[in-house]
Amino acid sequence: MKRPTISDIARQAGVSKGAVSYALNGQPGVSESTRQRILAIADEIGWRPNSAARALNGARANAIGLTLCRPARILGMEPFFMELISGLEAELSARDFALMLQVVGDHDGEIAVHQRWWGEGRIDGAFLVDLHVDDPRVPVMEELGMPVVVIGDPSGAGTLVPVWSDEGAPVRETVDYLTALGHRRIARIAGLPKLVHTTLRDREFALACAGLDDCPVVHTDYTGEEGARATRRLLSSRVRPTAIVYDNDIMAVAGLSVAQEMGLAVPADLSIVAWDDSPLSQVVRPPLTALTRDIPAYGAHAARMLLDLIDGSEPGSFEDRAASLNPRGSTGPPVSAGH
Amino acid sequence: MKRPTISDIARQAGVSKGAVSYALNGQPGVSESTRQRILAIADEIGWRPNSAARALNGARANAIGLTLCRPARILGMEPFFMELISGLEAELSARDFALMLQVVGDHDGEIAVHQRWWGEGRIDGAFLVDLHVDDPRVPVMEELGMPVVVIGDPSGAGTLVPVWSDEGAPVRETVDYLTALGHRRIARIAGLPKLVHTTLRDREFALACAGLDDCPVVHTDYTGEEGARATRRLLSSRVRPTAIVYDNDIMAVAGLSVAQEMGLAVPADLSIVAWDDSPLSQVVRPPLTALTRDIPAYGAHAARMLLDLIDGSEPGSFEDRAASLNPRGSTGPPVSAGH
DNA sequence: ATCTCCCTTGGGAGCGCTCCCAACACGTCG
DNA sequence: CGACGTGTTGGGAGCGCTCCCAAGGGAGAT
Repeated sequence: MKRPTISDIARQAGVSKGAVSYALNGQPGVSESTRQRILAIADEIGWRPNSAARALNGARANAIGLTLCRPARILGMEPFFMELISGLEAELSARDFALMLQVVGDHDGEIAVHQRWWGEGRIDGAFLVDLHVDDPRVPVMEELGMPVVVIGDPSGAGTLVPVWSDEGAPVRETVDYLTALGHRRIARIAGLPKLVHTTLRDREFALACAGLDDCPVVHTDYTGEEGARATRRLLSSRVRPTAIVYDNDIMAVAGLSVAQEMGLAVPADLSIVAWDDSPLSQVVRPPLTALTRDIPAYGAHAARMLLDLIDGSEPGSFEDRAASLNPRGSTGPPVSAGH
Repeated sequence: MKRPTISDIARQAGVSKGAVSYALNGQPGVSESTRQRILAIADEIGWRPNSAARALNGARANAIGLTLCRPARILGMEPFFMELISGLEAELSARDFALMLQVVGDHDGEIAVHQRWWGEGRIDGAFLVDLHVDDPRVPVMEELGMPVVVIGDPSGAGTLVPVWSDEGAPVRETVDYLTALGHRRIARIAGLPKLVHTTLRDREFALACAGLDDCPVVHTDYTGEEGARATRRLLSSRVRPTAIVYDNDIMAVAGLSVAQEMGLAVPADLSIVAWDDSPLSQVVRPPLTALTRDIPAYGAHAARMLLDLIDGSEPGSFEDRAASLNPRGSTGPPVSAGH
């Protein structure tokens, strides 16, 4: 019943523990015939390396940390994280690394978890997501000396290694596309203003809209309710926008409902663009024009980067493919284009 | 730079390693004054227990395993898992347990991961989700002797400890409610037929519909596309249903779009019920009547159960609150009720 | 035949911690 | 005053593994 150890193998094979260790780790120091015999016995009695004993010898923990600090209902609604995790996993599990996950309440909690995991030798590195402006986690991680990959823009990553995708190009592409369709009043319903990528998109949006009539930006918490409320407010204003760009798809869907509720036709009276595509965008009528990104691939890149970093190489930053506009039925020329 | 160990503390405090160990673990064997002195020193030099060394002494790994085997795009779309994980986490992190997550391709992969983690001493227990009919994972887990909590119906859990919620009552409640509204032809667009809870709902649905006209059941893979296709087929049939119950909300939303696309008014021409509520259900027009469940609480119960099991107690099964019907705008009397 | 040299092998220290055991001091009781 | 119990302490084995070191043995060179 007890788990077999290398001593058991050594006894059965009539060799020493040392020889078994070399054989099992593919290291030189044992003859090929002995190696084969040891491997056969190990396999037969179902031996597994005890990760604790390995870790004790200064070896890797073979695990990576990831903490998320958004409330349950928002996490559940955001396909982003689950897709990201799938992508991270694909790469990590191929290298036999595990993912340690913890959902925490705030950044202090997140910092504490990382310090504990790292201090206890449970993880070899970590990912940082949802980068804030002046993020308190960055200096702490820098000081810890732990390998960390920031999934977000280099501007906020300090000396940590960033994996990112350009936020500017998609904004420009979207605004240019809407302008080409004839829109002059484009609004943006954005996410949390504290997040780095929100500020980047905001800035780029303001730049891209220079020369257009009026391009308001409303910040929300990403929930459908706030998206709906912001949409209602925008559509009730004296000069309502003819197009709205949303920072996630749940808000875009909520906005679509609000528009239809208010008797506006989409896209005739209002064009809608969602940032980050998901099955959701394609399931509503009309299907939403969206900024598509391969999120699992993004996660895989981040994971590969972190594993390289742990292996001792000093990778630079990695710029992933930017999101690209995927026009569907929710965008078109405004009916009042030539007013 | 090196991490401080209890030997360092012992040296500084002028006591033995043993005393330090007792002091830090709150065990008897040291005087209160010595304990305080040791604690102060430990805190000062920033000592953290090395989890590997602890685990080596037969102690807990303080980690729980969870594997998911759905493709990335479905995982991303299912709020269920993220909410469940949040709930698990809330309980686990309160007891300083970590969650080890891995996304795998199939049940064989899932079994392999569990065997590895358990064999390597990385986890103290695991959760099993998405129980299949004749699930191959169950006998393997039983044989491993690892503490496992099955998040799903007892009927498929074998000797493992189940945490579950009644699938029958919500089905009956829904069908009764629709019947009371005057519906006689109720359809069900279900999830994967291999899942235990799908079969339970199927059976209960057939029972509850006895005496009604015709109550077809269509099985899908939970995606919006399949939900839309199934809906289109049902609504195109000679005698179309006046109400459809969907097994998740993404399909319900897709179904709503299809209905509106086909010129049917909801709820006048078609009533829609979604199983498992989420912000999504409330964001579309009309908002969807849904079977609401507190998923984070469900996860928390499962976690508490597993921790008890690991602590050696022998808990029975735990029946969580069943989902309850939450009527919104997508259900009403059929216009042709009195035909 | 003797001496190197290198490949193979056994032995064992040590990683940080837990926990058992023996030693010790002190106080109480016969 | 000595025997004993209680509370505190130091010492050290052992968890499973890695890796260094030294010893053994065979082949090739002299």
